[in-house]
Parts: sequence; C-alpha cells; structure tokens
Amino acid sequence: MPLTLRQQQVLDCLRQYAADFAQAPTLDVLCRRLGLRSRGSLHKHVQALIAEGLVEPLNGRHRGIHLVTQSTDENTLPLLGKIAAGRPIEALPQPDTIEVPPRLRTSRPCYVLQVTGDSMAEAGILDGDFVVIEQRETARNGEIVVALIRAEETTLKRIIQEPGRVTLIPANRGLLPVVYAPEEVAIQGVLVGQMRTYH
Amino acid sequence: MPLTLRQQQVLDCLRQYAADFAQAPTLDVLCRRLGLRSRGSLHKHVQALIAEGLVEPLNGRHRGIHLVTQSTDENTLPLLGKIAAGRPIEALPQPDTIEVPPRLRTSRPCYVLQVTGDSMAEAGILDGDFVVIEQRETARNGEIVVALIRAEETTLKRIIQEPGRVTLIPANRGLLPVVYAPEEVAIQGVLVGQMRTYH
DNA sequence: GTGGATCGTTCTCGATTCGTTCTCCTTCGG
DNA sequence: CCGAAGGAGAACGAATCGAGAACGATCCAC
Repeated sequence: MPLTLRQQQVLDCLRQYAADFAQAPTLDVLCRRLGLRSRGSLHKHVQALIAEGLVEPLNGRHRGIHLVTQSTDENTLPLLGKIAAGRPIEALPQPDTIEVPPRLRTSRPCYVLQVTGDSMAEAGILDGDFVVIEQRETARNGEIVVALIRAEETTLKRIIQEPGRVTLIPANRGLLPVVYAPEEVAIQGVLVGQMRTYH
Repeated sequence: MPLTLRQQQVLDCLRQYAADFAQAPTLDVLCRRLGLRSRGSLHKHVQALIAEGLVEPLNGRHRGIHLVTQSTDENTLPLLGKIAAGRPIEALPQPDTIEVPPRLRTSRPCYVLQVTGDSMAEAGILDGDFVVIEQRETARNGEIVVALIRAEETTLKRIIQEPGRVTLIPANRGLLPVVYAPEEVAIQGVLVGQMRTYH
C-alpha cells in the first residue's frame, strides 16, 4: 500500500533525525519538527509506517522509533573472474561474491577481478591480488583501467588517451607500452581499490 | 535491545573517563559526573549496560566498572597509526577503526597500520597502503613483519632469522638489508593482508 | 590481623515522561 | 451525503529515572 503524503513526510523526518542524532526521537520531538500539536495524530502515522515494514515496532519503549535496517549485504561485490594481460577475462564457472570494505569502492557500481601475471608489478599490483573496478566507459589519463582490445582480449593497464591514439602502459620493465587506434580500445572499468592476502 | 537515553549517557561518560584516567571510576565519582545524587540509580543503569554486554560485570569489586573489549562488529579492526622505516609507529591522536573483510585477516587478533614511505615498494607495498597485521611475537623466515628495533624504532621488513643473527630486508633497490643481533629485534606482528585505494 | 571507611548491591517510593488509545473535529473529493 | 486523510486533546498505563536508606563485601592503613 503506497504511503500517504503525510506518512512520507514523517518517514523523511525520521531519516533526517537519524542523520542528526544517535538516539531515536520522542513522539513529542517529532511533533515539533513536523508542526503538529498532538502525539496521538503522529502516532497514527507511525503505526502506518510500522504496518509497511519501514519502521521497527516500538512496544511502549521510550524513544523506540527505529528505522528498519536495510540492505544487509551492502559490503559484498560480485567477483567476476581473473584478468591477465593478453587474454579475455576468465570468467568463473559460477558467479561468486567477495566482501569489500566501503573505503575500497566508490558509490557507483563496482566489481572485483583477480589479477594474473606481473605486468603491473611495478605499480604494486601483483599476481593474485584482487582489484576493485568501477564500472565506467571513460577514464582520465593516467588511471589504471580494464581495457578490452579489439573485442577479443582484456588487460589491466595504465591509459593515456591522445587525439587519434590510445596508449596502454604496463608497469614492468620487461614490457613496452603499446599504441592503439581509439576504436580498438574499449574501457570496461577503472581501478579504484585493491586487496592482497599473505596467508 | 537498544539503549535508553540515560544508559547511552552513562556509557559515553564511561568512555570519556577511560580516556582520562587509567583506573576505573567509582560509582560515586560517576554520579558526580552525571549530576546524580544516588548510587542506587546509577547502579541500575550500569546493570543494564552489563546486560547489553557493553560492560564487564563487576562482582562486588571496587572500581570494577570496565568497558568490555570492543569489536562486536566482526569486520572492523583497530587502525593504530602509521608505520615507516626508521621511526616508531606514529599513533593516531584517537583510536580509529577500519573495516577489513575477513579474507584479509586471520582468526587471531589483528590490527591495521598505514604505510609511509617506499621501502617495501618492490614487494607491492606502496606509500599510503593499509596493511593488516596479525599480532604475533614469532615469524617464519621470509615473512614480512612489524619489527621493533632496539626498543626505539619500528619498521616493516621481510625477516630472515638465523642462529645468532636476524636480517631485515627492505624491498627497494636503494636500500640494503641490515643484520642485527637477535636481542635487538622484537617482532610485533606479521603482515597478513593489504588494502589500497586509487580514488 | 583488625577495624573503619569506602564501595557495590538491593530495595522501596515517588515523579515525570512517554507511548497508546479513544473521542471528536475539520477538510476535501466523489 | 459519505468516506478517507489529517489533526486536537484528554485520559490511562507503562517505561524511565531519580532519591534515599539499609546491608554486606571489599579495601586500606595501622
């Protein structure tokens, strides 16, 4: 059942209050914020929100109005597979997920790949590392990107885009930068985070 | 069960007190800080905090109110400060925490440091990286450890322990391994995980 | 040790606040 | 006219909070 206008306002006010204070508000305080003079009226709206499952039921407890905790799995991202220079992304037989702390990702959609090979070793990206990739089709010069080359091979490289040409730069003394035509390279994402285990 | 307004205030006051004094407070002292006149009233609040598992039970002992060791949140670890070659760990002004996915830590106690400097750059550990350290006094040869040298400087290096000598090996062409007497080097932890952000 | 002061614990009692329920009212649109 | 949405206000019971007294246990100085 959709919310009425006033119910929506109460919900917004609750969210605002939760952002401002650690403790849940009192009905009286909420009344003042909403310009009401009767707790009884507000209570009806709160009951409606409880019926909608948006607010935890407050069984007589003081300051018991708590928003329901939503999105428990906010910290997991899809682990798509392995990425190596010169081969397409090796997809996992079954889609897996991996926990990623919020600090290592952005607010935009992200996914995780496991690095194979040492072509970016001198940038501190080693074989076996997990890289967090923000899904994006454009990049700034100097960023490290997941690039699809000629629609057949995928690689993780630093990118420099100039008029008429795109250069992909490995971070390994044994490998040389390669120059492509702009239409040969499609950016699939940009490196935003990285994780490694030693055990 | 969520805390009451007054219970939250008592908890805050306890944390404040723990930051100010080494000894736990007396009920009377807490009463004065909170503007109460009755120990009995305060005691009820403390009992509630014990029931919540936030405070260790104080069975008649004087000054027995001790905060329970934190980390109810399984995925956060203490962020102790910065580590650089040649200086003690630069502690944060206030203890902070950081989210760490379970894959990057071990089941034993761990903490997090932020790396300063490039002495381990060729091992893929760059300036600004966060390293997860397992609290441990011994290490296997070849592991990367947090080592306290002559009780005055702390450093992150690969370790080789042989009879009668300990060698700490940086991962940087510009730096050379240094050999110490075993009693000069105390291991404070072993590197088990690492995180980096690019944004 | 030992005694006294301090401290934690338990209890009762009162006061206030707060959630809850109820009735009655107004407004607005079909 | 009627029903839905919204509000005012009163009344009730429960939750919260505090004061104070009394009792035992603990701690400390001697």
